[in-house]
Amino acid sequence: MSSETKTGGVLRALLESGVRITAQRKLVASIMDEERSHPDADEIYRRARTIDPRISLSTVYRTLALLKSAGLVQDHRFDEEHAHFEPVVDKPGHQHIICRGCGDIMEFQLNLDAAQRAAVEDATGFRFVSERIEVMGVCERCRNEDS
Amino acid sequence: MSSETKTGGVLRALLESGVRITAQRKLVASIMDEERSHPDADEIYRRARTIDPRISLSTVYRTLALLKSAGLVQDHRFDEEHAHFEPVVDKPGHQHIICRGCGDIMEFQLNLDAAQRAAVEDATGFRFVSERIEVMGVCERCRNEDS
DNA sequence: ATCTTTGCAAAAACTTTGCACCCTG
DNA sequence: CAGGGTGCAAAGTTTTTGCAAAGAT
Repeated sequence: MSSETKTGGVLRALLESGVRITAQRKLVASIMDEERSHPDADEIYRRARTIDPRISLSTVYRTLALLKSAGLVQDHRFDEEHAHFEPVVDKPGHQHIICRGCGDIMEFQLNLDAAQRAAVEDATGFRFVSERIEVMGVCERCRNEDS
Repeated sequence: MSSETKTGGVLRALLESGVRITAQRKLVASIMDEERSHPDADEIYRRARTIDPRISLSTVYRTLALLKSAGLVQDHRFDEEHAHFEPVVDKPGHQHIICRGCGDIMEFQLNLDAAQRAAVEDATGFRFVSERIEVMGVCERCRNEDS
């Protein structure tokens, strides 16, 4: 079910998780549910403030940590100095492509195939657990704008 | 020669690059040349101090930035809060696998194949530029130790 | 009522910067 | 000797933590 619903369930899962429910936690969870972009903590904080101007950045961080340990959100560093957050997507092979021009992030699905996994295991002696593929690219808009 | 020498050329390339040569820059470059691990700035700093106890952490950062902009070293965040550095390896498809148990990092070579690149372009509308593949795994030692 | 969560401010971790002095070229 | 590089300390970023007040169950 809900095969095209991206998630929409961070808030619902939070409510069902048994943790104490507060307005701030519901707010952060609902922001994550609306997310199509991959906001960083400060962006989530700014969005939250438009609804509850008294929420603090610490609470945003604490709630994101809570949601993360509950497996409801993930963070990514994208080789930058700060983290970006997104709701956990149940689809396997959920990867990211980042535009070199404008930094826009888009998602796509891809996994290494069995032969590639085996090659990694053979080459390293490690057991393969999971992969994260981060692609650098150029989005259509940037392709048309510069050069 | 040096088919297993990873790079060895950071210092040499630095000397040939035309920038001002200082003892500190040579030291940091030579540390990067000896690297088999993927040290963070503090680890590089600590190694440098064993040779020149008066070198400063700022200089290590400044030199790493210099080497990076010269294309001689790369940094990676590995989804942690701080950067790890390594000499640039000219081999394409130079990727990393990180042990879930001990954090050990190993390298392997892999690129997405043409069909996978095309699939990414089709799905996103972005032009493919490059990929970074980060694999989570379990190294042999950790596999034997726990569980 | 109790025990957790919040907000604030301070600290911590990592990295960058200002400035006077030093060294390379 | 001139101009850039270094060391030190201070400031900047991003994230975490201590504590008293506020809130949830």
